[in-house]
Amino acid sequence: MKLSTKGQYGVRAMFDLAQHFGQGPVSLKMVAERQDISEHYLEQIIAGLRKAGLVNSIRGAQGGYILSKEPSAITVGDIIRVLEGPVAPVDCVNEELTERCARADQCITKMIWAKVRDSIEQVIDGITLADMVKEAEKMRFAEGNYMYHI
Amino acid sequence: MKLSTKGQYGVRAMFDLAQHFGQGPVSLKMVAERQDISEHYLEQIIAGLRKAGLVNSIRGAQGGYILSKEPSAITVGDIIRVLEGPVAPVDCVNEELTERCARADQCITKMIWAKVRDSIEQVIDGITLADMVKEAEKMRFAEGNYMYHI
DNA sequence: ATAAATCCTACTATTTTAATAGGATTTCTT
DNA sequence: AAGAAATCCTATTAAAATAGTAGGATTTAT
Repeated sequence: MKLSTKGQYGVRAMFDLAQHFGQGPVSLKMVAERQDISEHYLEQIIAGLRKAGLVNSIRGAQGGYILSKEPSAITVGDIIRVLEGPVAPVDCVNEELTERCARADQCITKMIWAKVRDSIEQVIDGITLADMVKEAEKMRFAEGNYMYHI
Repeated sequence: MKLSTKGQYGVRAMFDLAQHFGQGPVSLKMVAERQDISEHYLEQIIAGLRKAGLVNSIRGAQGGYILSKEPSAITVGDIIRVLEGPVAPVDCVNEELTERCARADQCITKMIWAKVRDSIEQVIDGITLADMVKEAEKMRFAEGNYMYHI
């Protein structure tokens, strides 16, 4: 029941882009540094996100990446589906597979995995990059207050 | 975001035992046949469940496995945790790891994975083997009705 | 005695994961 | 025009996890 680093890194990278949305293109080098991720590996990850249309790229010096939509229009689910494939704990509840589970009629467990899938989707489709940025600002504020009072 | 076959098979095997609860020990051979799982592989899986105290075994001819508790006292979550480890999409929300995420203070994504984890747990800890057996009986009834009307 | 079962350790092929390597191309800046 | 800073692209690889297999030792009902 694990998310690979690809999904984790992807969400963190997109979050980073969201935090700098409206400030022009952000280079991978900066993202990789701030998020402590291998730049080369991040390249592959963001390539997927670009092909899926979640980010736009600008080549050449002073180039970089920009979210293709407003942070409020991109959810964590969008990112995870691109990098990890459809959310389905097991294949027989994968809605993209047309062939049915061979033993579907007796597959009572199928209902369970469907419920797990639905609950995961409800969470990740309900959180946008804008939500994350907002939350991070709240945290930073709380931190600042704390420091001040020491 | 996948569950390995170990977890899937384990739940199906336990479900099988639940369906025959009260009828004496059930051999792996029967479970493997009915659930269409390699008997040898199932052996390894059930060994984990036995060591965790979820099933009791009876050796020798006419032996087999019996749930250690009533089906209503065993949840899907119990089974999955034994076979797949703690439910945590990423390590920094794994409550069993005492060491904290190195960049926890800026780890806004941590909150997301925690929410995902919680929603998964709410589902799998809320379903008992007894629920599954009941549901399967309902399905069988519906199926029978359907056949009758053809 | 035999057969049916659990128990146990080790091995292995395949796939996935998580990168690394090495360059080709594009574009801004000077 | 040169150089630097970036994206883009393909291939390779080491390590781990996955999904089993193999082969027997032990226990117990019949």
